[in-house]
Amino acid sequence: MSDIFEALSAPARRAILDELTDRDGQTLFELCTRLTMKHNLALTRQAISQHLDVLEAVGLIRTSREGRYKYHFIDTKPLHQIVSRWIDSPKK
Amino acid sequence: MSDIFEALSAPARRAILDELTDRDGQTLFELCTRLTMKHNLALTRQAISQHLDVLEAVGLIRTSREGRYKYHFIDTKPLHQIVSRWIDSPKK
DNA sequence: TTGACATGCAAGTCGTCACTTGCCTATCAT
DNA sequence: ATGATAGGCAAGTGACGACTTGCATGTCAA
Repeated sequence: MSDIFEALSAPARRAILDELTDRDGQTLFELCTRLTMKHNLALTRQAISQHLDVLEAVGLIRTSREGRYKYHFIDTKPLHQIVSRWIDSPKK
Repeated sequence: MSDIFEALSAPARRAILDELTDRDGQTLFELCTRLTMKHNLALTRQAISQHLDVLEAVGLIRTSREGRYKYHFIDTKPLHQIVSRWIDSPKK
């Protein structure tokens, strides 16, 4: 649950989430080109692939494989209970 | 604004915010002892001091100096617009 | 089946950051 | 003034992580 903070610490991973928010269900190559274009990110395909692995490991991304394509979908569920940890603290 | 994610990536800094949520306005030494006790964190005074500097730099902590004491207060304002970046995306 | 396309695996490099160590400054009590 | 307490500055170490390079696997079209 606290791995989500580590996942969100990398600027490249936040850019990936931005991209998937703008257009969900992209493949790896789509993300590579669009991140280079719109976000001024000059990253290798493998770099982005590793970032996607991290995001998927913490549940921020779901994937579906179809043939040789692998689509990536953002999942914002883990984001909801994150900040509420310090904001609405209903403690004693 | 995106430095907040880097600030929140360190577990020690999240523990500090937890401690200040539990009891606001602590001094450096108070935080040291209580972090060691309740959070099983064995950190040096300087380590915690550096974490406090980071948290203050991104606006998650405000401080007030009185004599030789420096009190630390949590400020949750920067936390509000963080997650909304991907959750309620009112895009095109 | 051959080649192009989309992705995966593994090892290596490099920089950053968390943490420590050592010393210094400032405030208060006696 | 002196000692004790609360905090600050600066340099050094070590490890983790972001990123790259190189090669391998699997899918599709011709």
